[in-house]
Amino acid sequence: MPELPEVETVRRSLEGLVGRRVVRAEVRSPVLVRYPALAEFLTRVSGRTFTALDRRAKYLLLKLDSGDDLMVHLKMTGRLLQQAPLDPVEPHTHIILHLDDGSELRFADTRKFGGFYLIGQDREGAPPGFRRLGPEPLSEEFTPAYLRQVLGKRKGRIKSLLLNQDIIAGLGNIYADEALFRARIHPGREAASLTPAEIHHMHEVVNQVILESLALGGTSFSSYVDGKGNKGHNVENLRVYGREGQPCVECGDPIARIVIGGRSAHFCPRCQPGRTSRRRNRAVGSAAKSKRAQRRDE
DNA sequence: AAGAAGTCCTGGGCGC
DNA sequence: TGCGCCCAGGACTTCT
Repeated sequence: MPELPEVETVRRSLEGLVGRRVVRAEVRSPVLVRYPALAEFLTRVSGRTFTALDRRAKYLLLKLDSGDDLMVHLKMTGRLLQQAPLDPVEPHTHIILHLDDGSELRFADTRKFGGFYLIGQDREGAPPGFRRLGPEPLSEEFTPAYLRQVLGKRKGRIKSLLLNQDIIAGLGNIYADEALFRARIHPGREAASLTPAEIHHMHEVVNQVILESLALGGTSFSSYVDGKGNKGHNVENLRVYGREGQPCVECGDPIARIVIGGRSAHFCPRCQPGRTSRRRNRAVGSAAKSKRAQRRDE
């Protein structure tokens, strides 16, 4: 699941694209060209040269000499790879940009959640959330004071708010869980209940988990690889995500998983104690399954 | 306004 | 062995 560190790693691995010209765009799955319409997309991309590679939150911005940005979101399973024509084309390859040095920039995405947007200076056609993105971890705007201000009165659960891109841009499920573990904060806590000290700690560990993952080339949990096909090594660094039932690295108790806001939240019940109201924290397992079965029967 | 829930998508895992 | 259901989750839309 590419989050900020993974997308930044892809960006760095593709910097060789700068100066390359798109000779031809081959779109096998038109739906993945999210904006503009396919014909216009092809016209505006063909013949253009990449001038820089940028990133905003989880969006990759491939800048073109026309002034347009080719915006790519990998979502869950997207991969952007620069490969030689003879390299085997992996399954689920939906878009191929043929470049002037003979190489190909290929976009593959098993679940087709990701996509391309070609955006002009006016930003028309950009996804609605793009304009609302909040500050990123490691940025100057991301400060303890900012977090206090933005979380101070929110009734939502801290886990959900960490995933809200309007509040912090670039965090996803993995790093939200990892940061909460390090801050020793239960994912189901109401944001407004966090003390100033806890928010300060939260700020510090958010930066920490992102920085550590960047140093390791990101987390290759399922399908993520960088632009050269290399996996990241941050999986070994994960303390709670994907470790349900395994012993906590701090206390040895089993890591638990609950659902918050429709997303799994991994945490250590002993190291991250919370006012675990059973009403709010729906356990994953037989109870949830029987509830689903009940819904089906109705 | 804000929070919660539903939606898209499909390979892999699991139960029967 | 094989069928079919469930699950993963980023960010959107819809409902409350």
